[in-house]
Amino acid sequence: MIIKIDFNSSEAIYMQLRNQIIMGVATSEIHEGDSLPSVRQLAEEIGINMHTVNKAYAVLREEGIIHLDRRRGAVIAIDMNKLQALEDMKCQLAVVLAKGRCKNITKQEVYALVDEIFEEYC
Amino acid sequence: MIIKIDFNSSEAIYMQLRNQIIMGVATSEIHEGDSLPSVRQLAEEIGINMHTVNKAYAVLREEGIIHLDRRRGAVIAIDMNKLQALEDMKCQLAVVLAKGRCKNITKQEVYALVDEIFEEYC
DNA sequence: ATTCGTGTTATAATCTCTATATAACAAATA
DNA sequence: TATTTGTTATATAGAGATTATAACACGAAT
Repeated sequence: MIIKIDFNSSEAIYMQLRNQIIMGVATSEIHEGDSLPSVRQLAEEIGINMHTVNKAYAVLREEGIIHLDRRRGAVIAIDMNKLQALEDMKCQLAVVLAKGRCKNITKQEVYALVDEIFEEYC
Repeated sequence: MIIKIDFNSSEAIYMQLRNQIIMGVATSEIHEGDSLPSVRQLAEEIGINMHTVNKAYAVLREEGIIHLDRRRGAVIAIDMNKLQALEDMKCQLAVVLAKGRCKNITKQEVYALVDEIFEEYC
């Protein structure tokens, strides 16, 4: 899995990393049970500090996406709290869709975007 | 329109303000052509600094939601670049849906959330 | 037993972002 | 003229982000 960081982005590096790992899981590039590189290894690979990777992993653990094991490192292990996940998603969707609504984006157009995105989930 | 700021949130005040104004436009609480309170007035009302409101307004202008007029203050005026808006939305949706996918949220469940949100747009 | 690789924690320095506080300016309005 | 717009400029304080070292505890491998 290839991680690509935009150092000119206003988005924090650890959040870019978190997002790409989540998208990697969603698109089946990484699977449950797979180990992520160690914090030191990934930091070296990307060319950033170990603590930045550590923070990304901490967020992912907090969100129930990975499990940190001293033996195996960071392992993809989905902790399922679907109700919570749905609630979180609704709050985030509300803001994203509201902006679209201001630009006259219709429900059908949103559906189309959702379809496009879901088609990339093999 | 009632603005509610959570001072304990990790989300910046100016972004909370921006989000609520966008949601106000989306739900037709505010309409195109309406004037928002002046930066000083709204700052006073909420109990925050003038510059914080100014930053929220600057973001909204940058996003093509309001037009800043020296005579009338901040006026809701949608600058339509729908292609850009669709592209922006797809990027944001991709991250939100990816996390949901990790939690096994189906496309049908996303549709349902979208429907719920759109029903609040009278 | 020693060595090595895990995550974890601590401390500190630096930088950017956030938010506040004053203050002033130019343009439009009353 | 006096007031109200947005706008800009500084300065300060605090929080967050990133980097840099360093050390610790645990498990695995030699």
